[in-house]
Amino acid sequence: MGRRGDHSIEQIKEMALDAAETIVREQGYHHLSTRKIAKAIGYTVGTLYMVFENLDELILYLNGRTLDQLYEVIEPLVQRQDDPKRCIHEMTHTYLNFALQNRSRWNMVFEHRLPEGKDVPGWYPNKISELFNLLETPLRQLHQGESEQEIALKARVLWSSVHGICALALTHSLQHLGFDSPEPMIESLLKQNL
Amino acid sequence: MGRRGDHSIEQIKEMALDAAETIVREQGYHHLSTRKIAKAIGYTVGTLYMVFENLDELILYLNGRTLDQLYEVIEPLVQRQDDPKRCIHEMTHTYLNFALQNRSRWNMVFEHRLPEGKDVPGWYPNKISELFNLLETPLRQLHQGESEQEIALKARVLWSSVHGICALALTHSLQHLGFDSPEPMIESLLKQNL
DNA sequence: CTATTAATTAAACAGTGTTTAATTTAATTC
DNA sequence: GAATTAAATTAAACACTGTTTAATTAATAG
Repeated sequence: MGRRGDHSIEQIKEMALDAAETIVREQGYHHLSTRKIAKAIGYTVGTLYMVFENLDELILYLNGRTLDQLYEVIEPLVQRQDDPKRCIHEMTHTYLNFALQNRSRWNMVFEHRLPEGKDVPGWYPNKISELFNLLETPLRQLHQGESEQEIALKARVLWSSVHGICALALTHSLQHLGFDSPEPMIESLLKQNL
Repeated sequence: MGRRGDHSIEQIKEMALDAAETIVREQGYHHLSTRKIAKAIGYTVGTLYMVFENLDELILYLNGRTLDQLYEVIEPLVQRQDDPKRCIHEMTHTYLNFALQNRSRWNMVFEHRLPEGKDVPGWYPNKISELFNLLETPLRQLHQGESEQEIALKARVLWSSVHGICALALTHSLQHLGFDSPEPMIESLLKQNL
């Protein structure tokens, strides 16, 4: 059985994801297309469909990468076990910075939707869960004696709140009366909650 | 100068928005198209472009309607001046219910993005601001003596947090370990903040 | 060296938003 | 009332999109 040895499937997969990442970074989510990706890696769309089920799956993997990168910049902050409040402040600040500096890709993570009916493979919400879990360590220190369920809930509520502030602040929604910057909003949130 | 008297521009505008609303409600945001709208109102795409600048503008008006409807179900709750905490609980609960019962349209409000560079007309963030403002009345009662700036900030932080919880809970992000339901998360948020 | 089999492509399909030129239709002017 | 004029409306085109198909290329197996 003859296969063309230029690149392995794994290689093409990575090349495609790299190319897609660049396109999204430079042109934004809505300018991403299969033909652009294919052209960038020197193949045709057909090859893309050998490696990915469809564009949605490709984007899912790309978003997985973004979540991984976010994890990698936030995870090290958990080590600072001395001051949990400071730790949480740094985590939210890092999250915000990541969102700002990787705006297109971060947007894509939350804008992209699978067609009705299709739902995401298990590893995807797992990545998000792991991100949520990072908040549990400092929160456990802060609310000692509370159940793990309660800690997990608090972590998810806090992350979601920070996310909500970022999401609204970074889009059209809040450019009004000096509330366009998310930082003071997050400060206000943390002051109330910690 | 001769115009065809079947419908006025205003009428066509409304018919188009009605039709679009139905399509989004029944088929979802991503199945909305100019040709479908045109067909539904018995006209051609060209007519649509006489009345709207483009599809983005049409969607913007449609989202404006959705925001108006949300305002109309939340505004009456502000009247209950006796118990601000209860008032806020009811407002968030109503928000959540609205999001659940008008999922496609509510999604569209937050999924739709104008092309880079183009930004929304002033009346749009105004509508969002008015929605935020509804929270200020009960919050003012709750935090007496604080500056108007502080109240406004708190209102925006609270709304954004509730939105973040809704947004993550209603999409692929949290279907995990019993956190798929936003209600207990919002309860937790309010317990901490009020 | 031929047959097989898989990788790759070119082309097609059905859809999209938008623009253009052509065509109706109605009101205005002579 | 008929000819003119201008606006409303359409049909068709353009340049895209994601995806599928059949054809082609290249490498391996016998």
